[in-house]
Amino acid sequence: MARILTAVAWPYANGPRHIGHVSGFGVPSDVFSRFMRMSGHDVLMVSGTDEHGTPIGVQAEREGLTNREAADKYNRVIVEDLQGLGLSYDLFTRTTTLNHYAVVQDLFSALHRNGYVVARVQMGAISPSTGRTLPDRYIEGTCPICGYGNARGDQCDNCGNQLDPIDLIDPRSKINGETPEFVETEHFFLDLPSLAGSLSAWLETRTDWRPNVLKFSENLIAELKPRAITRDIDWGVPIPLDGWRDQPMKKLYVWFDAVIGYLSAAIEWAKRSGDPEAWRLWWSDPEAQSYYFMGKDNIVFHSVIWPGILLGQNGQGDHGGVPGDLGVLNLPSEIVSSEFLTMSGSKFSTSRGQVIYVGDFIREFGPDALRYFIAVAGPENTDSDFTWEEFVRRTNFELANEWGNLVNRSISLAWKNNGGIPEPGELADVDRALLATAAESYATVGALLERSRFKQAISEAMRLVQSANRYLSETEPWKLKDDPARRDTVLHTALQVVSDANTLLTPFLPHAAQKVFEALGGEGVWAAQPEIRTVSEEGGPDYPVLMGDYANEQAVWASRPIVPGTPLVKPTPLFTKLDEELGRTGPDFARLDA
RNA sequence: GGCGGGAUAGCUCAGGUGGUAGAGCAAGCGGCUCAUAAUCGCUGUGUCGCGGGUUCAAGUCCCGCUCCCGCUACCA
Repeated sequence: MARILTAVAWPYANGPRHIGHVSGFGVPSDVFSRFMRMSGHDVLMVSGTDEHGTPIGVQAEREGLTNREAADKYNRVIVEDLQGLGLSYDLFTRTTTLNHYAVVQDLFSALHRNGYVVARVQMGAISPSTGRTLPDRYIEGTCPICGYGNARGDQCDNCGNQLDPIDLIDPRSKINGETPEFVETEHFFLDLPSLAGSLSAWLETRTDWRPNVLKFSENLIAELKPRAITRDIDWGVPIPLDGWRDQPMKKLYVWFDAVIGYLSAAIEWAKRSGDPEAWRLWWSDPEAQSYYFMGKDNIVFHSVIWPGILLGQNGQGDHGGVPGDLGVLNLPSEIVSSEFLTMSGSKFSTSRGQVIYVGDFIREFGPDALRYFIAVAGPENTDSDFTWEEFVRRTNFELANEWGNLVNRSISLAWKNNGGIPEPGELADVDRALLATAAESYATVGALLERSRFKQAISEAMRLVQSANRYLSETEPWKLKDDPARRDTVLHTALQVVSDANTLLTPFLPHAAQKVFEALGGEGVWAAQPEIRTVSEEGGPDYPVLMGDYANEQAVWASRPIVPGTPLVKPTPLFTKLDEELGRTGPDFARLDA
């Protein structure tokens, strides 16, 4: 048994999340965690909503809300979406908790004490009316190179050159149109160059990482520069230093606080679990493994910057130092990054309405159809495309026909002939062969899941489903009226393999797996689901979190012998088939341009 | 510009450490009828982006080129 931290990227709470988001961090991390739990490992899966920063404020203003109200609103929407998808977080929290603030300040203080945080004056754009930092991407103006009128502050979309916003002609704020002011402002910087040496040395030990992640990270380290970790903004974690703490317009930069969430969420989980020190089992024990799941745009934060922060707080960079109050903390073991999901060939775009929200999707089609699609056709190694036509095909032909119908036909036969799970007689070669295939699948599929090869893993599991369908065609139990002993053996074998296939599919399709488990006469929780619980902190408001009692689920990554005599009832279809018209038109909430 | 990824049957894609190209879908034929008109079997097709090179042998390694995509850090 091993301890495994599943650290899942934190969705940003400035709106509902679309299926591209959950295809990157959500479904893969859950499949992985469920598999690891079933294999007997001690998994801690944490995440939360990322709620600070300028875009929250922009969204809040658009809706006439305060920052806090906007964060509350989208935190809840996202919590409900992820719960609906069945993502089995041990804790899904948020960055606006007192606990998170305390942990972030703790790490900042340790970095500061050890000399990895330095103050510097820089030239930055601020909004004159609010005094807030105006990020480059919220500034537009005329490109000084090509004269294009709508160049962004960081890059000109017309000539492609990278720009400095201060060079723009007639710069203006995209938020409210005012002219940004460029002022000297003092900020803290994370001294990444002084951590580059230890980062390099550490990366050299990551030999099993995907070459592209490793290469990408090594290249970044070669040209690391100090990176700002504070901003002129009133919405964020206060800087825990005298002279800074009380400045209303100085806060820690959102990326810095968000990435610390993996740690703060583990600590919050420990408090809520009743043993406040329990988080150390995943963070302080060098034997514990940590797997970080994210989209490819986030690799740099997890392979370089977050490890840099940890090394600095551990006192393991060029400046040395001593570990912070939390002690020496583990660096990431694995980075599991996904590529991007596109929608009918284009990028998802909220502003152009080219988007499919998770909530809409699962209300209409249920969680497992989406989970299946993402697992089997998601952007695992390369960008992949979502089309309604492909979704309908996968759902109808693969989920409903191959798997759902296998369950249905097997249980139907046994129910009609025996009213329950039949007693097997002597096995024939064909029976043994199928059972052997099923038995071998645990190792095959498991090895793939351990390496986060989800596509291949679910394809292998579905191969067993196909074998079972073939087996029924070959043995034709419906023709064995005159040989009930043989028929019972065949049906028993078929049901056993249905049970095995269901176990193999449980990490991918936990909701359907629970139904199949029950249809085979099982009682109680097979695959546990996350619950929304309302919690609070001393001195703080109530907020919703996702938690779950996963230790009590019965699902185990091993063949579970079915029990002859267990009564069965007439089965109902496992998956509803979709109207093929849907493939051409899309659903009402995401019509293909009609 | 820099870095990275992709380019394989009509379509969607697999093809760690080199050895005469695979799967699913779509199409055709046949079997079966237990099951959500479900299922099972059989039948094709490929200059593996282009041009060189290494090798007995390259989709698989090296060099160059073309096209597509992503990242490029003060975005979250």
